[in-house]
Amino acid sequence: MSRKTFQRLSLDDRRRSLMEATLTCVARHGLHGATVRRITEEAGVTVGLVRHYFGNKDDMIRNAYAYLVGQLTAQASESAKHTVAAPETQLARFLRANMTAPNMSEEKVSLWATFIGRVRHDADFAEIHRDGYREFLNVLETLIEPVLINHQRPHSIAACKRHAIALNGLIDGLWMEGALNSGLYGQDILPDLVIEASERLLGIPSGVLANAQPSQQPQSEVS
Amino acid sequence: MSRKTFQRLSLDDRRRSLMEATLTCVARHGLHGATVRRITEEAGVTVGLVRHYFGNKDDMIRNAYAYLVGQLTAQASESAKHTVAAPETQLARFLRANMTAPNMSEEKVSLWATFIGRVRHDADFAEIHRDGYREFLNVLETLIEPVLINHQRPHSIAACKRHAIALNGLIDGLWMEGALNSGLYGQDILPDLVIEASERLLGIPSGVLANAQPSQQPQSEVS
DNA sequence: TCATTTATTATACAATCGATTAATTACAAA
DNA sequence: TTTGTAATTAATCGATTGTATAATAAATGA
Repeated sequence: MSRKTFQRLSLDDRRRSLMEATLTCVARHGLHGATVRRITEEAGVTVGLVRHYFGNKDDMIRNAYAYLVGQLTAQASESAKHTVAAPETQLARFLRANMTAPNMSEEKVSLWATFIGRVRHDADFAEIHRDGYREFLNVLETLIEPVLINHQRPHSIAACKRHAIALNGLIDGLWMEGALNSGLYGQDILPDLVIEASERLLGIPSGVLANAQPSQQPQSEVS
Repeated sequence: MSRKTFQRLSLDDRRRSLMEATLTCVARHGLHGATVRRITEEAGVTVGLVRHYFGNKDDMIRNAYAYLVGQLTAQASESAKHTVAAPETQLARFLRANMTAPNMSEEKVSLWATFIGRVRHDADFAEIHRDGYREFLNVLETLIEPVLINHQRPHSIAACKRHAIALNGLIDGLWMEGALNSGLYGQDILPDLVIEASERLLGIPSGVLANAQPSQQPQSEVS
């Protein structure tokens, strides 16, 4: 008899709510199980709003993917910028962050992988992926360069880029397999493992990253 | 008026035909676009055979995933075993194989990623993934150990396993990002890059893998 | 050559999909 | 309080989904 009571949200709030519901459903049921009805139910609204805010389902999913990549790269950038620690500490913190929660979560990896499958056939997905990848590489290069300089390693732009590509591959691969946690080893070994591996990849002395101060002082009194 | 003429295949042939058609459709249209009708049309049969050979669609997809992982690990194992080259050559060949076609293909990466998204919620998918991952790690450990021994590096079981995890992460990450080819760099730089990075990760002298003989003789007359 | 088996086709079915439209109602402005 | 706007609901549409069943024909052995 009575209609559902509802609240009128601002355009940004409602769109974000729908995108987050979309990600939740994709993570929970996969792309083929993320139906308009399930997504809108998750968001607490009715199906008509999809058309109203995104035109159609595909566009809503595209926007949700961009939203996800934005989150992933944002937390990557954030942990890199506007910190005043030593370069070694910054890089070490960045590496550890990618090997621990909340960055390394089964849900995020599942989402990321699920969407990757569409990059081939959808130009919008490809662009979103490329932008996120570029951003991640840039952050890595920025973090790597001063560390290389500090330890008298070659640090040309080309060298930094090459190191960033390798390091990104290492992080991506471990991030994925680690989050899926096949049970072949404990996830807790990954932070130290990626730190040690990065030291070797960059050719800097062992312990430079592992012993970097996790707190704020830029390596005072290292007797 | 007339029915479609058909050929009766053996159980294995028909099942394989349907699994390959499934992979083709998933790669081409994604999981949600790989419908029973499209798959069976791709295989040149009618929809009824899905029930006859797999019971239902989900079981057919599960089998197709296992078939894919089997292919991926088989070509990895194959390039490692029953070769008589030097350990350095074997490892280098394995690394290069994973950074070049046909192993590194956009289609395989897309398929792999698409299915990864289901590992979380489907125990069968999780098991298939875990088995493939374990096999890949085993192959890597087998390849790494003699190389470490040859160059007087620590080569305990634990050390080999640790190296295998790191190397596998590096390979996985570069395999994925490389195959997707975002255009930020050429795919052709990856074979040399992964070789060089692996030398550093293993702590063996530069050039040991890069200059390993790609042909069959096990390093005769080295200067 | 004929009978038997079963792989395969053809068709139908209920359920669910995304999209669309018109009727409501929450909210801000007047 | 009243009015106007548009965000939201509710209901419906045709298309497509996966599954089930019966009819058919290809292969096999006697």
